Amino acid sequence: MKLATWNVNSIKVRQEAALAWLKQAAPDVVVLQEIKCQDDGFPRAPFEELGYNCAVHGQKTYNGVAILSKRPLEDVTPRLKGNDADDHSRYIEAVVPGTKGAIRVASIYAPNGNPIGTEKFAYKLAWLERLAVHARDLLALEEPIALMGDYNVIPTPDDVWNPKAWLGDALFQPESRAALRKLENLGLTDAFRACHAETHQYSFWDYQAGAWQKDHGIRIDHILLSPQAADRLKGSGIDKQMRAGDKPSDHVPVWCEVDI
DNA sequence: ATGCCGACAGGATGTCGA
Repeated sequence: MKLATWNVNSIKVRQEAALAWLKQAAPDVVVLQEIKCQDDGFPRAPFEELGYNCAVHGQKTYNGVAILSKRPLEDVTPRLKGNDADDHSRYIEAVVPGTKGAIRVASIYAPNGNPIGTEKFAYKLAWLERLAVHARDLLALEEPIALMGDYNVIPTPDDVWNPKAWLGDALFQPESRAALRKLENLGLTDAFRACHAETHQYSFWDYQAGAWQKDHGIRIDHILLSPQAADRLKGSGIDKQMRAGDKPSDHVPVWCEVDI
């Protein structure tokens, strides 16, 4: 089963690029972030015509996540538990049956958190802690699980073009990196890193300052697998060429193949 | 240098992203 994650930065603007990519890459499941539309504004029809079921947890203007799957979507659960007052649409989870069992997948859009030292940064850390609490509960099920999305965290200095340029940024703060590391220490595996030893492989390039042309990128979109999913990991990659297409998102798809 | 670019809402330009 091929799984993928992609922060599309508006599904309305990215609709044609997304459809073209789905035809070419043909993932069984893709989780989307920053769809930037409400549930009833998601352009379901063209994706359903390609054979994808759609589970959408949208929001006007900001955020918004979705799961598209060629297989049935079961037990669809929007929202991340732990704070009922949090009205940002940043999490949706579902179970996808495969040919050798099922896998639980989540679309994650963690907060940016900039600038540091503000409520936004505190919200980011609190959100990632809520995710850790939920992940611990999920891991206790001892099932194949893939927590995929835009974590807005650069894991290590090897995942950024120039670490010094990001020292004051919320994405590269020690507390942010520790929050991601905590998830990994719970037993989750970074699928891309598990498959690739080479450093400086990125999933995001800013629109500004010619970042793409200069390869000034960062790796912040991650697929975290439970042990039962990591045992079945067959490969992973980053569809970097999507950043060079027409009207690109600033993020590109990250994928993995699991034998499920 | 806190802008460079892009999306959004709304109807000018401020907010947000990373």
